[in-house]
Amino acid sequence: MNIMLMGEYHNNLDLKGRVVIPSKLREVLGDKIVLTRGLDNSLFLYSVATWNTLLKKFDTLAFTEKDNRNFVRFLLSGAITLEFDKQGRIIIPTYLQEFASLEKEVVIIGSLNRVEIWSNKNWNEFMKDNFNRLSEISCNLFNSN
Amino acid sequence: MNIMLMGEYHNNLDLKGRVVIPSKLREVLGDKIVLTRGLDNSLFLYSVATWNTLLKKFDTLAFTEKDNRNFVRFLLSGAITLEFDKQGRIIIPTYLQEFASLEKEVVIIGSLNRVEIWSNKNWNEFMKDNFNRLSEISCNLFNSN
DNA sequence: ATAATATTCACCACTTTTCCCCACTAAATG
DNA sequence: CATTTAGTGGGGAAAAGTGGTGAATATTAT
Repeated sequence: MNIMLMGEYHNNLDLKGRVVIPSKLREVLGDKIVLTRGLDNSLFLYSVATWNTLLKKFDTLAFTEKDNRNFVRFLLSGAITLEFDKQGRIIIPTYLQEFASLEKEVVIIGSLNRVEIWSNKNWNEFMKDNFNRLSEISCNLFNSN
Repeated sequence: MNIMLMGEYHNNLDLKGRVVIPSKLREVLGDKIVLTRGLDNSLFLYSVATWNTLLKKFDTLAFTEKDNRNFVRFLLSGAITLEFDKQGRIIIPTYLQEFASLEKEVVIIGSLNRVEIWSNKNWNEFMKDNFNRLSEISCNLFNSN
């Protein structure tokens, strides 16, 4: 296990579409990153290294499978490579802001090998909808040793 | 069994979100620790070693599976690695304070391989609600060898 | 093609938060 | 009673985050 992204952060998207990616996540991600449409109405942010290994995996998928083809299309069409500005911010293009319904307050979470960017509203709903079931699952994990 | 955490302690959360973790628990936990959302509205505190063994269990999960994705997201977004300051305190991020409804007085308990942090109110309620039932359970435990 | 307008991006200034340190009090130890 | 250890609180330097300005680039209109 080489990459470990964790934590929940609440930052602001400014009028120019910029957000600070928390420094603790930046340290892990490195300078060059890839932002793309994610699942569950969020945006996914990968280090280039992780992104490249993902690409390799996609390469092995059978393109005759319609689902695979669509999934890869989904992920790649929205993807852009970015760098941080001097203050540790990235600029989120309008089409991705709209995709994730981002408003001023956004939630940035670490999730193993990627960072996810959520609108505050969607994140709260996600937690509300899934909390009970997920705590049950984690209950098993925590207790079985 | 290598880790054995025990005891109940009542400490204060100060205005900066800091709590002292009792020194007896610190000795067992080691320097580097992981704090995360726990069960029953409490927070769980693990040594990195213990945390890593937990992580190994779901590192292999595929992110295309919705359940896996949600679960990893839930667990890791709540987690943060911490170190103690010179006085043996940790800083609890706002979102975790809110999660556990922490107010000034918090209850810190050792529970086998983890430390749990409770709000005083929730802890008292938990004890009140469960005491009778628990005495029955433990009765069985003590007798069966 | 040139001027006018808009967009992008690097940089600067400010505010807020975090973190490290010190000082004090309370409790435990000998 | 003196000395050490644990816990509490706060000040201040440094880092992180926020918002804006203006130059450079691109876009559009004339």
